[in-house]
Amino acid sequence: MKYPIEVVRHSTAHLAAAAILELFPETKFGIGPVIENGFYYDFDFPEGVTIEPETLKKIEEKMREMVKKNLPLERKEVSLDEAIKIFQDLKQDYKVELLEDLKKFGTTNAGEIWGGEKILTSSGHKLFSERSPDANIGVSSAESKGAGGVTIYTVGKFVDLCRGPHIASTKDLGVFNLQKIAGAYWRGSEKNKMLTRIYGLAFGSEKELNAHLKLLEEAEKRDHRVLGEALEFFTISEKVGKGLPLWMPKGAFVRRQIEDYMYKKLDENGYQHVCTPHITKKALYEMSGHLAHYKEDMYSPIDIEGEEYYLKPMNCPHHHMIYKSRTRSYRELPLRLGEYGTVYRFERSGVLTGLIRTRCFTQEDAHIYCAPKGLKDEFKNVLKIFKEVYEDFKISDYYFRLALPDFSKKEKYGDIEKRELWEESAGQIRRAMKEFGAKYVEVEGEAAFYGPKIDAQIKNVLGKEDSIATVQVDFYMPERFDLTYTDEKGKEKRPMVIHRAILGSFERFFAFLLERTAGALPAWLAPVQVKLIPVGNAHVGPSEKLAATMAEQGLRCEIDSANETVGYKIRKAEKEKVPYMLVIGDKEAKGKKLTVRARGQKDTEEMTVKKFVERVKKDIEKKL
RNA sequence: GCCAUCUUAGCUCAGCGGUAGAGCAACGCUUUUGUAAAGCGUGGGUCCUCGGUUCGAAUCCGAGAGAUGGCUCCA
Repeated sequence: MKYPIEVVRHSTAHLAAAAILELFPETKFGIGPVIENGFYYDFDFPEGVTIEPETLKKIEEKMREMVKKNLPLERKEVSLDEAIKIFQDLKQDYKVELLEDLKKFGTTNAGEIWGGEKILTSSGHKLFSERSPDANIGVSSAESKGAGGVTIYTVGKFVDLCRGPHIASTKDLGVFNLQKIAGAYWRGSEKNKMLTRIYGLAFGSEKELNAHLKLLEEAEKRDHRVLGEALEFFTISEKVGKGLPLWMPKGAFVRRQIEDYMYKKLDENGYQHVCTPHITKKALYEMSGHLAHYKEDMYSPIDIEGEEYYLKPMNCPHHHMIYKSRTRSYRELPLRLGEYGTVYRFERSGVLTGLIRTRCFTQEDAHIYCAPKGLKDEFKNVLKIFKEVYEDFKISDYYFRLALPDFSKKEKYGDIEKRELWEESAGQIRRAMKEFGAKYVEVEGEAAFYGPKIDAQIKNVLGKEDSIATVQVDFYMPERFDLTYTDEKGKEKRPMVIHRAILGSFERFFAFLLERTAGALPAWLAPVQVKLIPVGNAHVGPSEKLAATMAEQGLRCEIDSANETVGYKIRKAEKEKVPYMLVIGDKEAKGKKLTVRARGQKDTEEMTVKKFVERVKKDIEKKL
């Protein structure tokens, strides 16, 4: 009988747990859901047991042994109280805790069971972020609400609380392997004990598993940290400090290209750019409320002549001070202030990754001050720029997450007196998104403390989701900073603020760009667009002349005059991901035509210098 | 920050109690090259750091730093 792959994966998770129970009988079990490509299971191993990569092999062996035995997976329906008794007898504390919560809350909605808090979604970094853990708790609402019962599954000695369905016998399992070991907090809360999570892959066939392993291998080659080093884009020095990348000449060049592109785009859309300092007096962050909300994530203050100064963690307060520098008229709105603002945030050591999470980074930031009734249109304008920019960077598979507040989180969202404003602005965002035709989902409890936001979600090469950009509405700051404008009737009015970062930060955006292109940046961004490869010393001179001609046309050329073979230089240029390679020898000297090799393509093409220059220019223009 | 693993030349890695190795890169010489690696040679290392065990530590033990994969977090 053929089972859906999810069922097979879930049953494999049970088998892994069963094998672990055989090997380490004292183990306590957390939960073990299906995830993309496989499953994981959280275990609390007995004291003294550490799971090493070697142990994984042993567990796998045990699993295979059990598969051979054709063990049945038996389903049983029991009442809640019976279930609690069963797991108490088995000393499975975590399962008992789940069941008792289930009993207390009277529902099987995982979100509600989960510490009594609603979890509609989880952070964008997780695989399968939308999948709530309730699949593993194993009770369907109908079952539990009606009869107060749950289902349990048994395989070998291992009994688990599980909704199922499962395969009938271990012989129906597919291919699997235990992939990696990680730590994970029980119920996802750092206040709880950290359990050992074992990740496994499970597929229907050997072929699918191998294909997936191959994909992982490919993805590793596209890792922006590997490419960044190989292509000399950036480096991170232990002496400088973790999370503090150094942009090397080539990386800085690409960044400048992106910056210039964005300046132009923003100029066209009525933005004005500003520059603000990197340290600021404490009072400004008290005024903004950031100190109250984010002190933990800011660096310790610096004492300057007896006064406390902070490294700036965001640009908003500075922009607000620019707004406030004089009275503003309704005629000036919407006022769009942009800045490539470098900010410093105390990211915990464990979260730093290459250019994706750093402690110092530069946001492509802007704040738009507009009349409340103009919010929707401004929002649409941001979406428009967003679309154009992402099209130019050939990024199409993104979507937005509309983050709304969860008023039960009082410490974050404060009192609910602003509820109307929240709802009104969320409504305007929603309308803007709908009218613009943007793809989005809504999530509760993830809004900033000052207003709803949309995050652009993008997938990395491994399919892992990350936020790349953000647009946020803010109705707290205008009040805190007492921002005003004079309306048509001469009355003082409160503007609304939109924070927006279309590229997010240059660091993160560049990291994604590298991964997507595998380092083969489009011609308009490539630090070197054309590599000239002279055949022997005799052709170095003519190559220089040709390079000069092309440079006049605005092309970025480099000559490889090293004492090496043509093959070697081609290989080198390919590894450097240069878009075009020109071998210059006798043939070119005589025939007046260039032999053009495009990056990644074995076949060459002959064309005149004029035609070649046109072609590269066209690439640049079309951003190919 | 937490759990696990890792750290040897610029890079990728071998060595795993007897005092340091390879390939690539760099540099020099020879060769003057036709589309993904020419040949020979040279230099390069507090084996992450600090303690401990030992006659002797890159190797074993402890602490710290950094990296990787997860978890929590991300204005």
